Amino acid sequence: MSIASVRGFNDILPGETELWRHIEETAWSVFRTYGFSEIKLPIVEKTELFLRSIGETTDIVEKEMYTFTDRHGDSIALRPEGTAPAVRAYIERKLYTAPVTRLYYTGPMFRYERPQKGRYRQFYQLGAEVFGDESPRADAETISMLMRYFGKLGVEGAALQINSLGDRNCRPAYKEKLYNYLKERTGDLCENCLKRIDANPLRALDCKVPGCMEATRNAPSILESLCEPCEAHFNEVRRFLSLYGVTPVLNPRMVRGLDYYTRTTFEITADTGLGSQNAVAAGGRYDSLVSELGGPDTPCFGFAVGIERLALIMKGGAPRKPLTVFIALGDEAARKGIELVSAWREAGIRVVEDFSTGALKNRMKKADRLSADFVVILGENELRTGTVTIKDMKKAEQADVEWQRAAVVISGGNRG
RNA sequence: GUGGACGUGGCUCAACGGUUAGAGCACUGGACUGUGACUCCGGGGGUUGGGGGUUCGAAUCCCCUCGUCCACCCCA
Repeated sequence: MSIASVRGFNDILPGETELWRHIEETAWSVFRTYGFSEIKLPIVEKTELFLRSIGETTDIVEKEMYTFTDRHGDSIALRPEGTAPAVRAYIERKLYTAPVTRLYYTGPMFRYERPQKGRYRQFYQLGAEVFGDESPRADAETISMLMRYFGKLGVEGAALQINSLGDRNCRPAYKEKLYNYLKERTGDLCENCLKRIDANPLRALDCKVPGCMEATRNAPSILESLCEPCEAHFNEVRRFLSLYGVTPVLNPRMVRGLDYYTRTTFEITADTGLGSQNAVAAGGRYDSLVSELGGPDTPCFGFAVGIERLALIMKGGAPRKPLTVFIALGDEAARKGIELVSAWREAGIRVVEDFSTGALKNRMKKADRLSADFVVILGENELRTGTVTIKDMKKAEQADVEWQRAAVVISGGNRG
């Protein structure tokens, strides 16, 4: 058998890339109006970066990272997510000399998981991070930016859930409370939850095993255990979200799989098209991460969007510029064609010339299969009169058009 | 990592263990050397995912392996 791609590593083919490009360009055009600048980050980082940011007991670090030793003996890893590298760059390149830094990035991430629809070992995220802004308005504005972006893409059925995980003042106390609560019910918990009860009891909250759901039904809620500043922050986030016209669903059981989150966390899920891998975007606040990684005290907020998943739930495709197929009949027409086609391309028009010489019928057929919007024919008759025949393939109408006017027609300028 | 379903021309799918594995769509040539989608006629295309086994005989049954999908897990 011929060599196949590695499991979970896909080619994004023509026909899909148009939509991908549209997704990324729309993100860029929306995010930049909020003051974001693009940053290009490496795909490989020192393994330690992820251990210290994502957390050593998370699933991502424990069983999903592509980690290996390079020729020098250093342990390096393919990045499983984008926030940690962004934070590393922020600190290393001293981007904190600006009062607020807003970064946008896109690219592949890697996790060794069992592939499924919407879940691949190499997958693409686009993300944005706001550095140095502690205001709840930053949370609300960034979330609303994301919702606006989804709206612009025509995404339907996307639901926003938010929660607050507290901070280093109130979360330890809550953890303790929850730990004690769970300890009294160890008989009802699944094996998995028993294992994580010590390392991260919060994870038991979103376990889907019936016994665990039952056991945690009346568990203490994080939202009732927030310290005053955290509670105030969360209330402000919600107040400003509503001013932006965004109405989230409160989900006090939503726990993120990365350790660095503090206070606000959120998740956007799709109701169709994704099966159980239905999280399209997620993010939150991480006020301690920059300092924990050796940078100055810097409150941050960010999110990431899964591009494959977004592409799967997008109803409309990418907007498409008209395509023209140019057919020259005879040598003289071909020579004139070079001039005409060059000029059209100069004007930004998409033109493909059919270089074959068979029956016009077959050449028309070929143009049709290329989904041409227009076919332009230049033959002896047209050469004599200084025109081209332009056929509108969708309307099945054609007309003789003077050379200078042809560009207007095939650029779609006068289509109804 | 666990459990399950499924892998047959480019695509969607047929074929009870029994001739040379078929059909539709697609492709290609012609009817029709200046007009696509419709029609008619012809043509090419398969190591039945891969490997091993059972059998006189395997697409079909068994084992292994690879892959896709679904659920769990987890997450974007």
